[in-house]
Amino acid sequence: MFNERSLTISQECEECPIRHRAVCARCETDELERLEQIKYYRKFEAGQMVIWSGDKMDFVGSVVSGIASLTQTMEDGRTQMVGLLLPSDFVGRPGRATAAYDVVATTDLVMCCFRKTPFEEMMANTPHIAQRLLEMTLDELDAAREWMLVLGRKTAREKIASLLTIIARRDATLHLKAGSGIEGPIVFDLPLTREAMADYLGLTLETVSRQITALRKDGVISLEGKRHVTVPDMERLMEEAGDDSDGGLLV
Amino acid sequence: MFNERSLTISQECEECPIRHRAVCARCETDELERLEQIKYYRKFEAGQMVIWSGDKMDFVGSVVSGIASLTQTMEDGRTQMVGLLLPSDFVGRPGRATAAYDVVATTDLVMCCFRKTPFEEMMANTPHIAQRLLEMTLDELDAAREWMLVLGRKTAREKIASLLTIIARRDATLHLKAGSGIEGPIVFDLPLTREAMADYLGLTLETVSRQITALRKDGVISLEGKRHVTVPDMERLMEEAGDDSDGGLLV
DNA sequence: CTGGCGTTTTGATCTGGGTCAAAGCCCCGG
DNA sequence: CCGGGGCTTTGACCCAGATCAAAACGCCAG
Repeated sequence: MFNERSLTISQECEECPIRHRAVCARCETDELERLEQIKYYRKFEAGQMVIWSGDKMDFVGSVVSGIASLTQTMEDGRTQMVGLLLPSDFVGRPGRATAAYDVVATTDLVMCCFRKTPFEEMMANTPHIAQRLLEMTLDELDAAREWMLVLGRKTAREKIASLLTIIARRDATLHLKAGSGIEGPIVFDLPLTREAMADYLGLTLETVSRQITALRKDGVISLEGKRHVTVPDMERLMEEAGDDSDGGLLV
Repeated sequence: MFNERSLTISQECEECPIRHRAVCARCETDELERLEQIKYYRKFEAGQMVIWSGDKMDFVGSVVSGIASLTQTMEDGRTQMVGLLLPSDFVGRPGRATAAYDVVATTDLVMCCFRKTPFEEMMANTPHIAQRLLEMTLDELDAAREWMLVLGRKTAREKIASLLTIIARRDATLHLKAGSGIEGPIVFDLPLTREAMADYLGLTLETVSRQITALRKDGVISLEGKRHVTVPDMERLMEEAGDDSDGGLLV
């Protein structure tokens, strides 16, 4: 799910937000200009709603910086996160009028948006945009299926280890310019509260807290403050996650 | 996830299997002819493997009749179903060389396949195929996210009711030609063993059995034999599923 | 009709993670 | 420096669903 493609493209996309994975990896300059004309930015503070499930959604876009999450909520308040949107991820569905999920800014967030109608028109005329979007959606589908295994069959400890692994990988993919390898300790900041982690993993926040403590006591990770994580041995963490070996950075 | 689109298209696709949702909803006749040239059929018996995770996968295709399932298995044998492929559903991923999941024929199964390379070439030249595939993939992604809520937050009873609801809906969508409505009792056959249901829902087969018994005792469903299900009141079943009201047949 | 095998049900018991409750920690504003 | 509110941790207890075990139900082959 984090394959060489995302790496390549994030490298192509340093400057212009509309070159983010979403649409532009193969755009010609005239297409880029057309996109420039219909794009605009939106900023959100941590905790703000980007859109409510069921609301009219007249834009699509991609995350420029920060983190957003997609969540579903049942009438009695049980909530499940169903997507974690990191920089370069795409939001919104061409061809659908209303939002299917709540979208929340988990941290301060900047999005690059396109009004839906012009974007759809452009998509109709520019075949590779649909192709690119298809690739991205297939990646997301794979990620979702990976999560179904986590949610359905893993223990609390494995769930936490899985989440840490994913965040570490995404973080690595964003930060490493060249192939700085998987060796040595890995360090990153948790962008999620315990509650958000619980919502992602189908656990309670108490269980999340207990399992993080347990992983710390067992030396799998160490913490500075509540959020700053060091993973001395990534292999070990991935074993704890029950992950199908293979490492997977750039598979 | 079961919207008017799938209904419309299944209506367009009565005769030719390659017109199944996958690729042909908007094909011109010359495109259909080209597709005819590269398609072939494969048949499987119930229980047979279609492909193993990690194997080279040189085709894509769609289910013509029967049911296939996508599953993931951990080293210690825990397995999670991550996709249930009913007639008209698409299998395989353009642009990927190896299968990411085990694909198993859950019942006797007929698939209509295309060798991957010619199909990809055709996709490159025929923009609406990518667009169509994008729509389908987005539908699947929505279904996957719905399942994440089921797996992460629902009780065993709600899980069973959710699965029954989905099967009933899909079955209705396949069978009803016109809008035969949601009124009256709904009858269908369970295409899955208790074990397969358990794998779908992240439960054990014993729990599945117990919960089905409980739903029967409470009059939510009734059974003839082990597999033939009657739902006297669909509304009631959906309440049990904890579903966000709205009915959803044709939403 | 009988035996055997795969599926399903039912029972008894155990336990991982949920629930409820109470501190502890940390940062920010006054 | 103090107080308050949002996170986070920790503890005590409980229960939904897992696990282990055995019986019942088809159903087909002989």
